[in-house]
Formats: sequence, structure tokens, C-alpha cells
Amino acid sequence: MPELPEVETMRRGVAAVVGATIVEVERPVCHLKPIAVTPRIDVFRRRVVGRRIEAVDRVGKRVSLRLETGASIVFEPRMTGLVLLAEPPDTEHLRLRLTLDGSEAEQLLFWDRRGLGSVRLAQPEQWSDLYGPGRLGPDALTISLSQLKDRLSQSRRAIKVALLDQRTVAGIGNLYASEILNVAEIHPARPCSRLGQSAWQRLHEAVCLVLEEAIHYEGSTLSDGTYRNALNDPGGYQNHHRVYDRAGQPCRTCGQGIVQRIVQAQRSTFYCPVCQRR
DNA sequence: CCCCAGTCCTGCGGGC
DNA sequence: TGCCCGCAGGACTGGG
Repeated sequence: MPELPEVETMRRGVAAVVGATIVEVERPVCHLKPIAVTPRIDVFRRRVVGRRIEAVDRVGKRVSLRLETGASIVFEPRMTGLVLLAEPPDTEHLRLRLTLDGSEAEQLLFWDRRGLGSVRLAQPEQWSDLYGPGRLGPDALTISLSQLKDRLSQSRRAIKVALLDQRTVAGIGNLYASEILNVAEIHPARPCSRLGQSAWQRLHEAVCLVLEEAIHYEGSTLSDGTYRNALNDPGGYQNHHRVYDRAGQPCRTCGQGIVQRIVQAQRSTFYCPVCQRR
């Protein structure tokens, strides 16, 4: 579930470790199937122990720690992963611990209930293949209207499905795609090629507005309670969702329509039939 | 190019 | 009450 707003909130919380040195890397005892760590943990450890953290960045839906060597530790939370400085929600799903020296935080943890997430030490020469333009489009927070339109307007895919493609624009996932299209008043099944100029403008504005609003509220913690910021506090944006997970309830944009749930590309889409016309 | 189904994985909630 | 099944969906892959 962590999408751009949640990962950006994690990044901000974890930024306190800039300047710290990694003194130990360990996989805590965990009886679940281990998550993917690349390269092998002993190689990983040898390459990062003793190194200083120069920067904490967000790369789409990933958090990256740039080391003094130029390599980066990239945390990919996928559905249920968390990057934490505080105590984790529980210890049985704790997947990786970096012990630190020289920062207020003594450790940085990767916790993941479902274990679909991963941790990778990426070398500079691998960066482009892993996170370059072939894999990730412009970041959703800073993409321009013309970039957004140029990348999508020829496509006959449904706009909701296209927004989920990280090669088109990076950072939008299933939850925020529904929210963005509701604010933009665009039907999620509308083919990209059938959007007019004003729709592109509304879409671009809605991308920025919804994501910034969600960052302001520190992301969405859904009913399963999984998502937490770096200090293990829940987000607040779930209380402001206009349509997501609100099927049968009134649309918060127009107050008239009843939110509908449909399935697109095997994923739930929520929309308002009154303000999002086909 | 695009689409779809399957894969990974765990926990939760609905139905019987 | 307890068990099974379906579902949640991010990234990726293989087949059409």
C-alpha cells in the first residue's frame, strides 16, 4: 500500500540518519520466509559497515540511503513494508536492522508483515537499469502538465490503469489513482486518448493536490493498521478519502453520487458516477 | 504496443 | 466455534 505520500513521509522521518555511520547489519531472528536482500547478506554487510549515510532520498515508492561510497541502500516496502527508527509494531516481522553511530537514532529497521518488500544495495552503475527512465517515469510530485500529457495522450488504455504504470509516472498506486481521478472529475475507465485539454489540466492539478494533501496528513493508514511513519505513528489521510474504500457512501467531492466499486486490471477502483462521467 | 493471468507473501474477515 | 477461502495490490514475468 505505501505509495508516494507514505514513502515520502517515511523518507522525511528517516532523514535524521544523514551523517550517521552504519556499524552493523543483521537479519533479526524471523521464522517467516526471508525477504529478498541483494546482494547476499554477508556481501551486503561487508560493503556497508563502516560507511557514512550521505543522503536519504525517495525514488518513486522506494526509500534510498546514499552512502559515501556512492552505493545506495534501497528499501522497497511494496504492500506492507516499513522503514522505522522507532520500535516496530512487532518483532516477528522484523526483517533487517542497521545499527548506527553518530545520529540520534541508534538503529534503522525494515519491518514487513507480508514480506513482499525487498532491500537492495544498488551500485551507481546499476542505478539506471534499476531506477532509470526505462523503469520509472518522472516523479508524480514534480511532473509537468506537458510531460504527463505527452506520455499518456496517445494511449488507448484506461486512464486509471495508465496512472498505475510506474514507467509513465512514478509514485501513484491504487489508492491515490482513485482519489486523483475523483478530484479531476474523470471517469477511471476513460481511455487516455479521449481526454481533452481541460481534463489533462484537471488531472495534473489533481495529481499535485491529492499527493500534497496526503503528505500533509502523513499518508493513509487503512483499517488493517499496517502503514506507519518512521516513528511508528499512523497517518491521517484515511479520514479524508473522497472515494477510496467508500463504496455505497456519498462522494465527498460532490455529495450527490454514491461511490461505486469496479475492478480494473484486477484491482479495485472507486469512483463517483455523478461527478466522474464517462 | 497492450492486455491478462499468475507469482510472491501474510493476515484478516466472511461464509458455512 | 473453527476452518477454509478469497481478498488486499506493488512489481514483475510470460504468453497471446
